[in-house]
This record gives sequence, structure tokens and C-alpha cells, in this order.
Amino acid sequence: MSQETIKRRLSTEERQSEIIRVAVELAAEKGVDSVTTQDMADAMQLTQGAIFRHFSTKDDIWVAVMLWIRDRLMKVLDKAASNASDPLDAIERMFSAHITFISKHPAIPRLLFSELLHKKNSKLRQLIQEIISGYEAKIAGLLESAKSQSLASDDLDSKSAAVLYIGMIQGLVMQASIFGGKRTLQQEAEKVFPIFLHGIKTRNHHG
Amino acid sequence: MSQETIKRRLSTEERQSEIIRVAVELAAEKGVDSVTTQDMADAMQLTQGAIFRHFSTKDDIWVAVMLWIRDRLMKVLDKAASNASDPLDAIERMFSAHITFISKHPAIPRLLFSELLHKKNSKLRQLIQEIISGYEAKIAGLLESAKSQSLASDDLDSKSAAVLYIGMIQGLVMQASIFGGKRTLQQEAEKVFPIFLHGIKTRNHHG
DNA sequence: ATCAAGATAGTAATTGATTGCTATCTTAAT
DNA sequence: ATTAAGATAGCAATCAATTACTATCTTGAT
Repeated sequence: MSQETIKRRLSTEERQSEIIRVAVELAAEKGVDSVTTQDMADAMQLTQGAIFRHFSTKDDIWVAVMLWIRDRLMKVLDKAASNASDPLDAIERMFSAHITFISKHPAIPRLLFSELLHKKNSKLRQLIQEIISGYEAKIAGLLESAKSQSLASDDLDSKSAAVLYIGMIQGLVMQASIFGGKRTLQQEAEKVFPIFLHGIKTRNHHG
Repeated sequence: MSQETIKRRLSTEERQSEIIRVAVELAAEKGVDSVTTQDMADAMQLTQGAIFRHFSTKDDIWVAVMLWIRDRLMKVLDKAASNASDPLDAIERMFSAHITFISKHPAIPRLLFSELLHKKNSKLRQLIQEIISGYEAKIAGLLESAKSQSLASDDLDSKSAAVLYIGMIQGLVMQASIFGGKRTLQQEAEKVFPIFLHGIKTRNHHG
């Protein structure tokens, strides 16, 4: 009678991967804070208690999710930057790759910029800080290179520009979240980046 | 024995104001989603059930909070803009006023950019959208004026620049939230804005 | 190869805490 | 005396986590 797939018994490692995948999915749908272990269990046809065979704490699940995101995002960004002809081109390619990555995984910004940031849990908070500030440092470094090659204004504050870069992505994601589809995100991204770029580039006379 | 202040009974209107104030305070401390009506009651020396004498629903409290924010923020921004000499000066004054406002009320961005945005509750969601898109429209309008006065590049996409403007504030707030104090927010804001401004302004040769 | 022993994934039920919310009683202000 | 604010107590639901137990897989000695 039961047409169900025979319930396979998975190793802890496999289950952990599945839990991470499901947690990301659910976080995209209904927000990080409202995802319960019961939700995860339902989504993977498991009992709620079984989750705790593979993670001793719910927070540990989010930590694992963050590690997963960090690895994937950094891989994408590094690959994008490796094809660049100069530092500014690298930033543009990273920006584009980031937007594409977000379009494929709408949960990521929602996770990175969620209330998890403000939780006391030092491990999780520290991890998010590490990801974001590491990203900022990477952008700031590229901007310093650009300055040394006279591609960017030499009185540019690279760190502040990196803050603006991150904010630009945040703003785009939020607007896309408010006004709908993915097409909007990609299209808006293409229009916003030149403004940022112009803010970075060398100016001709001092003001 | 009891050295407590004699418990005054406040009118519904007064209590509503106090509930809003307390809700904003608590949201700043521990995040919107984790603020319970019990927390509010404790913070104002009241029983939890008494809250529902003045608001029929918890969501109604957040709606009232959003209306409060909208009124206060718009008043501050309008006042700042009224003293401006030109459109770009108006944007700079609004930016500065906004940062100051946030420094005084750290809960505001956390509320505006919270998961409340993604809730089904159409009233609340619609209100937040209204605030943000109204703000963007105001900035975009000023930028159009700036273009007509040749203060800004005439091929500037005003709407996209407004998105960048909002993102800039978001990014600053987030960085301040990550790395601590208010001093950082104000100081970073002063360094980031010129980059945005340079991105807006008229360029000398076309690329 | 076989089979008992141990390890491990999963279930079902339940724990104690906490959630938003309500019905009923009490007290203060007019 | 009337009325509305607040207190008290409790509700049904939900949360993360733990328990006792079962089913399945792996391993090692024979």
C-alpha cells in the first residue's frame, strides 16, 4: 500500500548535510527565527527528536549553516576575482557573482543579516562577524591596490568604501525583497553598481 | 514596607504611548521577534494581561510602533531638508539627521529591516514598505532636482542612487552593530557619505 | 561464512519552560 | 455608584531537549 520510498538509514554525516540543506530552505521561506526543529524534521520526514542525534543543540545547526554559506560564498567570490584584469574589475566581478549567488540562494542574506547577529551566542555571532568583516577586508584590499594603480582616488577611504559596497548589496536585496522577483535584483544591481564605481574612481580636480 | 512608587492608573492613551516606548526599547535590546508581551509588562511594572486592555493584538502593538517611527523620522527628515541650500545639500542634511536619529534610537533600523518585513501580516508589511519606498522616492526626487540644476550627472539613475543611499545607511548601521558603539556609527557615516556624493556628482568627461 | 555483541539511527512520548491570549475578580478614579 | 484600569489565574499551543525504547548496521571472534 505504501508507495513511500523505503526509509533509508543515513549516517550522521549525511544527515547533518541534509539538516543544513533543509534549514537553509526553510529559513528562506519563513525566516530564520521562526524555523523550528519540528519544521526541519517534517521537511525531511523524520521525528523531531531525531534531529538531536546529529546536532546537540539547535544553535549548532545554525553554526553549521553559516560555515556552509561561508565556504560556498568565498569559493564563488574567489573564482570570480581570479579572472579579473585589474582590482576594480575584480570588485565588479565579485559583485556580479555575489548577486548571482544570492539569486540562487535567497536565504543567504536573510541569514547573514538576521537577528542571529544580535544573539548572545558568541560562536554564531563571531562567525557572522568573521564572514562580513572578512569580505569587507577583501574589498578594501582590492581598493588599496586600485589606489596604488591610480584606478581609484588616492584620498579614498578604502574601509569606508567597503562599507558602502556591503550596504549596496544589502539595499539591493532588501528592495528586491520588497518589490518582488529575482529579475528586479539582477536588473537593479546592474544600474546601481556604476554609481558606486563612479564614487570610487579618480576625480580630476580636488574639491 | 513597600517603598514602591504609588501605582498610578493611566489612561489607555497614556498606556499605549508607554507600551510603544517600551516596545521600541526592548526591540533594541533583544530583537523584535523575541520581545514578548510579558517582557513589555515587566518593563513597565504591569501584568501581562493588562497589555491587552490597550491593544487587542500583539501585532497591533508593532503597527503602532511603526506609525510612531514613521511620524518621528519623517518629521526629523523634513526639518533637516528645509534648511538646505540645494538638493544635494538637502540629501546630506537628511543623511546626517537620519544618522543622528538612529544614534538616539538604535531600535529603528532593527525594526525597519527586521523579519517583520517578511511576515504575512499585510498591514505591517505594507506600512514598512510605505516608509522605505516613500523615503527612496523623496531621495530620488531630490536627485532629479539636482540633475536639473546640473549638480548631479544627467545620466544618473535617480531611483538606483536612492537604493544605494538606503543601502549605505543599512551598511553603516550593521557595521556599527557588529563593531560596537555609537561613536563608530557617526564617524563612519561622515567618511562614507563623500564616496556616495562623489558617485552622484557630475563627471567631467563621458566614459 | 556465521552469528553474537556492540554501536548507532530513528521512534514515540514526555519534560519543563514559554508563548499569545482570555475569563473573572479587584481596585482606583470620576 | 459606575466605569475602566489592572490583578490573578489559567488556557491551549508550541518550543527545544531528553528519555526509554526499537530497528538496523557493523564488527570481531569463532
